[in-house]
Amino acid sequence: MTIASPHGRTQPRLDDGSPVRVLVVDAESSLADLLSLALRYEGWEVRAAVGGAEALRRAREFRPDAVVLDMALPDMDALTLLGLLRQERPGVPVLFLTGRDTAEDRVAGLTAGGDDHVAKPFGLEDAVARLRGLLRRSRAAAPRAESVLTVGDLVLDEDSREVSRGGTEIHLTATEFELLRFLMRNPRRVLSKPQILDRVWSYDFGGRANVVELYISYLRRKIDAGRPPMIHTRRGAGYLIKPPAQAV
Amino acid sequence: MTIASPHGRTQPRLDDGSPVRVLVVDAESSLADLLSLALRYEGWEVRAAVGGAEALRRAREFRPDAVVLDMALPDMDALTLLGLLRQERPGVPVLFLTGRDTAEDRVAGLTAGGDDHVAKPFGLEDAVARLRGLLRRSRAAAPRAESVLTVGDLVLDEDSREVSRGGTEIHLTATEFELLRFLMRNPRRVLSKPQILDRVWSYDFGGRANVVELYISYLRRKIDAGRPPMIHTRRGAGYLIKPPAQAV
DNA sequence: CGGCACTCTGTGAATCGTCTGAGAATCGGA
DNA sequence: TCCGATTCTCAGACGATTCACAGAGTGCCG
Repeated sequence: MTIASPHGRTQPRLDDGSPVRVLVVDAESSLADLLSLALRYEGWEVRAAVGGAEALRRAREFRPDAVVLDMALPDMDALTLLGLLRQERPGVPVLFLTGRDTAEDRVAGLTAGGDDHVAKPFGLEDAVARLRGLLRRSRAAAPRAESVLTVGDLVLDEDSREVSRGGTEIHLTATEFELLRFLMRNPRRVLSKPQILDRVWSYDFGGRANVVELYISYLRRKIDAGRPPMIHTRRGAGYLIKPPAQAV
Repeated sequence: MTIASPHGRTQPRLDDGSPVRVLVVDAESSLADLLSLALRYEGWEVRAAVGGAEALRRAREFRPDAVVLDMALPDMDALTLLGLLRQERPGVPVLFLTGRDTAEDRVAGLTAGGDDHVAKPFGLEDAVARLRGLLRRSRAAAPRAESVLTVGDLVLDEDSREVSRGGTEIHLTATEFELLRFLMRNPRRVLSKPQILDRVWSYDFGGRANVVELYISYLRRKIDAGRPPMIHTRRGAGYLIKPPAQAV
């Protein structure tokens, strides 16, 4: 089951109606805070823990439905912690954060089918989407949760990463995809450039806000080309996506 | 009978509709946990036991439909335990886990009766598939259970390990087969390289994600060669398999 | 109607991700 | 033990993607 949250998104719920609980375990508290904030905004209940010892303590009392776990913890081997967490909460899906230099690929370990990985530095939209995907597939979450976003005749499938408008396939690059997903998850709502930058680009992106304009331009070429436009500029405010004209 | 599970896979069920129960008996709890998790993700009900004494206790109260049994237990000879388990639950299929040094002939006798075994270190995809196979063949499970995966005109038989496209037989190596099976069990879903590594390669594989690219390349040569491609790259995200174009 | 701020988009360079050939190491069967 | 099959590493090539920069375009305000 999913219900509408105050701000018009859909809020994740368990079968029994309680909100989904997520435990964020990180090495740096700044990253944990950043993620926690984003997840809380999604309507999830969040606890953050810095280091393994605190994580275990929190897991016991908080009983999370999912865990975000940094592979590089200060006080404990992440895989050890994973084992202990799994003992505490068997079956919880885990989203692993892997450092850029930390043997990027050497992720294989005691992780099983249901888990996922995100490499640092990541974009919040990407990380949050992956966590949504994890919960969607785990039986703890709503069984009928959809992986398809639709606005007008524009369709985006998060699982296959395919986008089409009016039945025509559209190829998008990774960044274009994330941007469009963010827009489509917030239809008819103006999103400011800083907001978009924070959400779609990695937290350590140092570039100018002009990239957003650039990528909006790319998207328009691919999505609106010769059709009633769905991506609109609100001068001085930001961008929004909505179905064209009559189709309300 | 198999019914659709939340995430679009098929979930194993007994004739009476109750989920399949599996008892995992291992020497190390970390391995037991890993396997349990993977099996739970497949939709099975799982209990883990470390050592023979605990295994017997659990078997009595849990009444498993299948058992995963490590040959090297700390407190009891595995064969003794096997006898006791069989007394408790006659006819229950058993998947043996054997260490790399276990004598080949010792296993041969055991698996004669319809049981199976995997050698450590194993890939999860392989181990889980073997357990599925055992249950499929045991009378406890549904008689009509299918062992054939189909995507478009591509057909993979899990029992005979035969693969064909458009009726033409295709020879695959063991690793190629596991990779293709994983893709075909998740059609139209993008699978990331770390996800594939976790699932297809052994848990102690220390290599780089480049092997995935390599084996995708092998598979394409054998499966897509000169035909409408079914294996697709999602740059920066992963790979997915789907039927070509119109054939939905 | 002028001017300013904001937005759009072409160009091009640097970087990144993926593919693939070559060959070493290992496995397994005769 | 030998030989072919298989697995895996390494490195080069190539195309795709990302992004900065700059000039053109556009709307808004006085």
